[in-house]
Amino acid sequence: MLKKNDEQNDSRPESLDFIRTIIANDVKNNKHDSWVITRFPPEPNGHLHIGHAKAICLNFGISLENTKSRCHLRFDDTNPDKEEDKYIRAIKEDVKWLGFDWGDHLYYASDYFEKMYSYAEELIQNGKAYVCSLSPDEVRNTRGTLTEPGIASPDRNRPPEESLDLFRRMKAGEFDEGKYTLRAKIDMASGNFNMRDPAIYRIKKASHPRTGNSWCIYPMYDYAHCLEDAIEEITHSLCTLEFEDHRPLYDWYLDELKTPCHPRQIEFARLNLTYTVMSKRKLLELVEEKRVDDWDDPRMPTIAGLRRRGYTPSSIRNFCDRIGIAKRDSTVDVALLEFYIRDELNKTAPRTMGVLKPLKVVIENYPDDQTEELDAINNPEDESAGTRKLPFAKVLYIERDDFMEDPPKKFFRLAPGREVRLRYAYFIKCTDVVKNPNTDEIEEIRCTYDPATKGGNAPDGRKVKATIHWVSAEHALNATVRLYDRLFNKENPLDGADYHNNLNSDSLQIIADAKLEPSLKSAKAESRYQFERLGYFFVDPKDSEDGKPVFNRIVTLRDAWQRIQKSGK
RNA sequence: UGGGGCGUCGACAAGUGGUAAGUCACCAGAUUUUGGUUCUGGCAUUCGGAGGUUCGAAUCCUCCCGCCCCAGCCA
Repeated sequence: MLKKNDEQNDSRPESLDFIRTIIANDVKNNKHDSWVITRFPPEPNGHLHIGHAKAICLNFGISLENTKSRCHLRFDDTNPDKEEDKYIRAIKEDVKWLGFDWGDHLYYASDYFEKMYSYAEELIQNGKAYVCSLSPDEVRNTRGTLTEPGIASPDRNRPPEESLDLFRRMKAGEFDEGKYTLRAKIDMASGNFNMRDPAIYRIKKASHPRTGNSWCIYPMYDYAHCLEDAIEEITHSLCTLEFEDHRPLYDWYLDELKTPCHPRQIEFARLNLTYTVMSKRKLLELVEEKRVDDWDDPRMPTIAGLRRRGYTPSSIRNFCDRIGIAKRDSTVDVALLEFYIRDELNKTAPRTMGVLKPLKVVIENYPDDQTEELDAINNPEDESAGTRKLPFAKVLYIERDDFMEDPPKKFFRLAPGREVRLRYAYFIKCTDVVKNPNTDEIEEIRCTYDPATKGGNAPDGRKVKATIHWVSAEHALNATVRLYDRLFNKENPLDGADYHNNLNSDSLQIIADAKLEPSLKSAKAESRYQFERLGYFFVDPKDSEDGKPVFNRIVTLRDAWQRIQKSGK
């Protein structure tokens, strides 16, 4: 859990973003007695994603950076049609996993229903709200257009006593859904639609996850949210850009109701990521249409998905710090997220060897029954990680991509007649290629080794252009490795008629029989390893069993060879 | 054709009248028992465009252009 004054912000730029600048000024000027109280207010109707992580890091981050401060976790549960308890549990888990702590400040909008109700009566009594009998269709038809003002509801001038009576009967459950609404009396001619007598309460005969059946009227977002903020004495209410033109209404309610506290709403741009969709609706579709396994599928941009992919909380926090906070619509390159997980895992992940696409190698001049234990470094970036033993024998597996029968100019790896180093082992030279006579497919290659190069150095000083990874065939651990790639193959998946057309059909490749070094047999769930030269892998917590780890590829290593190939050799 | 925002390198993003930070990506080179890491160098004479003010403008003014959001009894 992150604490105040933790040095967690090494990734944050020196200069303050515009929101932190406003807050710093407020603190300096003693506004709110120099308190800074923020909140993260999710609606429990879906899972959190990386975009929410940006908001979480902002709100909780600001709280951590200030002295008289706190950040609330508040569930904005004002629409029982869509909300479920399972989402509440998942959201709490995700926020906690990201490293943030709301302490005692866990709240629910539904806890304020009673207060909100009395505030509504106050509005009616002051002639600022009325019960309207228009149907949803009629409301839509009288709202006006971009250029024309709306038409006043016939009930707009209903006397307060009458509205009050109707409102109480709405609450008592006397009317069907849709029969009446409570509306604010503001300005049907406003250029801002939010001010054209917006609904405050609607009748909804739904059971609420927390209040059960005690209410059959529920407050609308604009009315509820500003009151939630005010009741909790939030000082800075941070939200995304699309709420910018709701701000006048936010302020209107708080002004009319003379609440003890009037938080300042500040809007910032939401996060978009390349090769990713972020809307709750589309994410839900991917799950329901079985395009992915579930909300926590490692290809999903959900917090649960990233967690299961193997991303660390700190890598996500560093990413969120780095992308900044501004008002410009933007799409961040997913490569930046990948950079932060590589950056962290390079320093912390133990190195191992594993062969994903095995090619059998027989060392012809190596004794048939001999096995050796060779020393390997666990992490060249961290000496304290120590070393381990690797079994070596006559028959090995190497990566198919590390051998070419007829290599192009810049291919440095194994080829007929060529010598390479087997990492931490010996120099080997390819002497022969054995092919399947029917398919012409390479079945195995034959090599000789130089016993004098044990450990990987030639006493005569001769050099080799490549070092490749390998696993002893008889000692290898057979394991399932899942290779995850971007879910979409288009930078903007929404480009085109249907985003489904942009789904990457190769976003998951399951390798059922990868050959891994034997030490990996005891890999613990949720641990992370580098498979040298291939990438970083995470031991899946759901599908792994004792002695049978299942690995998820978090991200590949940067690959210069691939770049050479792509650039056309 | 109303209202609210936003336009600085391929992507983020500083900069708030004194002569374009940083990060990712990319390119080149060095080091390297991971074509990884690390290191070095390169990468906006220019800030959506055009005028204007000024000794001086990304920053101020004017006009224009482009993009995003809003007509749920969703949040």
